[in-house]
Amino acid sequence: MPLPSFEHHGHHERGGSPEAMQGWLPSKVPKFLPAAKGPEPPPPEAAAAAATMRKARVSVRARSEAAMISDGCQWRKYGQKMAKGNPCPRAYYRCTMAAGCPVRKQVQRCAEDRTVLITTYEGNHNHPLPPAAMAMASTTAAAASMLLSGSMPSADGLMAGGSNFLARAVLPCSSSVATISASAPFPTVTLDLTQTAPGQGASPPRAPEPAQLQAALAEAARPVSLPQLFGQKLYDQSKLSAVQAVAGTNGDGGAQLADTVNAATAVIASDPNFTAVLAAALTSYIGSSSGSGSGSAGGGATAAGGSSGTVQPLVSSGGDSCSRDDTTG
DNA sequence: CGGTTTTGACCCGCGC
DNA sequence: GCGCGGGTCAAAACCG
Repeated sequence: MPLPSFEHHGHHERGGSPEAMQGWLPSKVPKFLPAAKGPEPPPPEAAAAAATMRKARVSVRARSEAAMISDGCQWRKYGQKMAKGNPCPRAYYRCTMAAGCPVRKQVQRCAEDRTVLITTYEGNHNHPLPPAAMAMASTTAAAASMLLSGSMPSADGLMAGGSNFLARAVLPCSSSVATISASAPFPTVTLDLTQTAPGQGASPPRAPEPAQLQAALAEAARPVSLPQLFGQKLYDQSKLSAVQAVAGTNGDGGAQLADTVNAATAVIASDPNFTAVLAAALTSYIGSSSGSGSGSAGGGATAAGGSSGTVQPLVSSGGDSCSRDDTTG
């Protein structure tokens, strides 16, 4: 590989080079300790890819006794900090399944409810996930597409225009609630699976928070263009499925949509661990959609598992079309 | 002996 | 300019 001759970077390399950050997010990926060692640790590609996909973030809230949700991937804790208003510390994990896997995960418990574990995923996996994870992810991919498309009817899809919420979609199953917020520089999908009533009576089967629903309904009246945010460019199968389902909402198409979402929700409710995978899928999905600029075949979505008729946006290693910033001589 | 967790220090953006 | 808060690294400690 073209090893750039370290030309006396000095500490300036660390936080300096403000011009370099103009392209991507400031203080996130391209951060390294002072030039104490490591002249040029990470290749520009990894950084660029990470920066590209960095726009996606998925937060999943589920009840878990364990300190961390096991999604089949290997994670290494690289930090822990105390949240300002939370007695519970926030843990930072990194995917160690692959050498250059930029996926990061934040785990924190709800300040009020210790039983609720908030897991935030960021980035896409550089490597194919386990078959099981793939299957589940693919299943949810459809649901994700629908959420992203935001074309669902007002009854099923609620658009909330809060200060932070750009759009809100509630699954017909009423078991899971997905929120899409765009206030941040990057789209963030939040899945509230804490209210998922397994039907065992552990939690009230009724709506989680009526207040939110009401607010959502109130805002649902105003039309919000969600697709434009993510780039109206969704994945083939997912898009097709979603579009078809939505388009045919009036007719029997609704059934399909409901069915798809139902299945996904069922899976989610069935296994809390799955939430992690779902999050990964969503993250990858959004990241690819938003990251894919003009270009054909942008994006990933490479079939690694071999599922028929399903999309696996989990694996996305492309994105080289983007101009590298390593030049600048 | 290797990998992971723990823990302090550091960096950086932001607000005052 | 300084302080605050969030995020990351990295050396040591720990465990298998």
